[in-house]
Amino acid sequence: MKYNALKGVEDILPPDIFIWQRAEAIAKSVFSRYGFSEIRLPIIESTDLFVRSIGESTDIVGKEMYTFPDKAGRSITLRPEGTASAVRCYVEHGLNNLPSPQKFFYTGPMFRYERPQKGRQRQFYQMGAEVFGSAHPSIDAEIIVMLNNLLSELGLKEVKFELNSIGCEQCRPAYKSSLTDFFRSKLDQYCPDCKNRFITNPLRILDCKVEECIELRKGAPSVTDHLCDACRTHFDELLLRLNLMNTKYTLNPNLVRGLDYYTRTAFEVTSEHLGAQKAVAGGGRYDRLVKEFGGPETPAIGFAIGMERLIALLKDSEGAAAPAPKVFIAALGDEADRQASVIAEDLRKKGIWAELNYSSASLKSQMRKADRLGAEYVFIIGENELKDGIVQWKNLKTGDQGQYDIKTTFEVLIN
RNA sequence: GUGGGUGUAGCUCAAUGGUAGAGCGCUGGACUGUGGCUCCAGUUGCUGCGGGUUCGAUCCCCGUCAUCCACCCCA
Repeated sequence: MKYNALKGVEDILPPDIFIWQRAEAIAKSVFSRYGFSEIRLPIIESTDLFVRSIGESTDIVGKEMYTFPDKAGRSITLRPEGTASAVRCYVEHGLNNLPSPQKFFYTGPMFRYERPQKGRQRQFYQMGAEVFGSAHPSIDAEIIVMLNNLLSELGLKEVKFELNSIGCEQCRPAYKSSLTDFFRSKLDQYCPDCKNRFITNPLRILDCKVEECIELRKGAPSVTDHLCDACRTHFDELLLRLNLMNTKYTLNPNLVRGLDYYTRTAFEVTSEHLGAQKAVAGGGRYDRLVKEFGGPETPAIGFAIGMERLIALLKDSEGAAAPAPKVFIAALGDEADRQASVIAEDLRKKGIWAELNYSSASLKSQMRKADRLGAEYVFIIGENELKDGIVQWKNLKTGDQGQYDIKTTFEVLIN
């Protein structure tokens, strides 16, 4: 019986895994500089947690969740995103009692039951960051600047940082109704999807890709013109700070985020090199969610990076060099082979990556293997060397060759 | 859930209505103990699966599954 990985899930193996590891290491280093601590969150949660936070009307909740009953009949869901769990964790452990703001990051797989396509799979990895307990625009600015720095430290170029404010519970209802008034007059001329959006989430009509809809919605009221004073001030202060820190962004009044919990600041990082799913990271403020989850009134903001999409971009900008052994030990004959194991062990204890052939073979084929592994040095041990208590060494990059006392083999490697 | 493309060797892909080939890779050799370059030899297939048309299907038809891309939606 031959098994395949399930639809939309994939194995990550060398050489790609080296790009992942590098990206994760850089991200962790950046996060820690900004005072973010890692948290590890469960992959399963109560279904209700996601329904309440993400929103009943969203596609994620409506048709994309991996939901199943556990053995006691509780409804369990494989997390489709990380924020809901982070908020649950914050409230459950009373983290509001620690000095505000609290900053966290997390990484791990998310699950959405969707048709796979380029940049979209059913199990995908996100690296997310969340800040709880500050409504101040300086936090918005900081998290955006951090994301920017992270992406540029990773070596990402040609990404676009789009920014918008979608208002709060004060100003959004009024905006929404002036928007629906605008759409209603010509609703019959919009595409079927947009007619649907009119019911479920009229804001989404603003980023429909159909030509006719783009034409029809010209002159539609813009969120940024309908912000209440508090939201306006918040947004202006954010922009001011981004300018002060030389962070580039593009204002996009049509940027709406799909999840119900977002308020005020919304942003998205996109790339033209990704296919149709071009968002590599997205985030925003969610000032109501903590309270909704039974915590104290706690403003919050966060973002998530889609790791597969990020890696795809890193892959075409630069090939990560696969790590290679420092030394390959070629042995000729049984006794030499035993000695090779001993020497390899000795080197490894000193922190040096040493490889062996693990079976008798001609020197030629052992040399070839060393070369293909990318080893820097080959040590050669045959009967002559054993007799004289030495090893032959050869640097495969330079071709230099020499011999060393068998007891001090590592010395050649230290320089 | 909807639409389109593609399924042949480990990988990338050819081929013809008469039961398959190249390049890469891998193994070995050209030097009885020295890699890379070159040359030589060897190596792998139920041509996704099931059915139909046909004397005969890898090729044509139907179904199915897988995969890719796009829509929807999202990271």
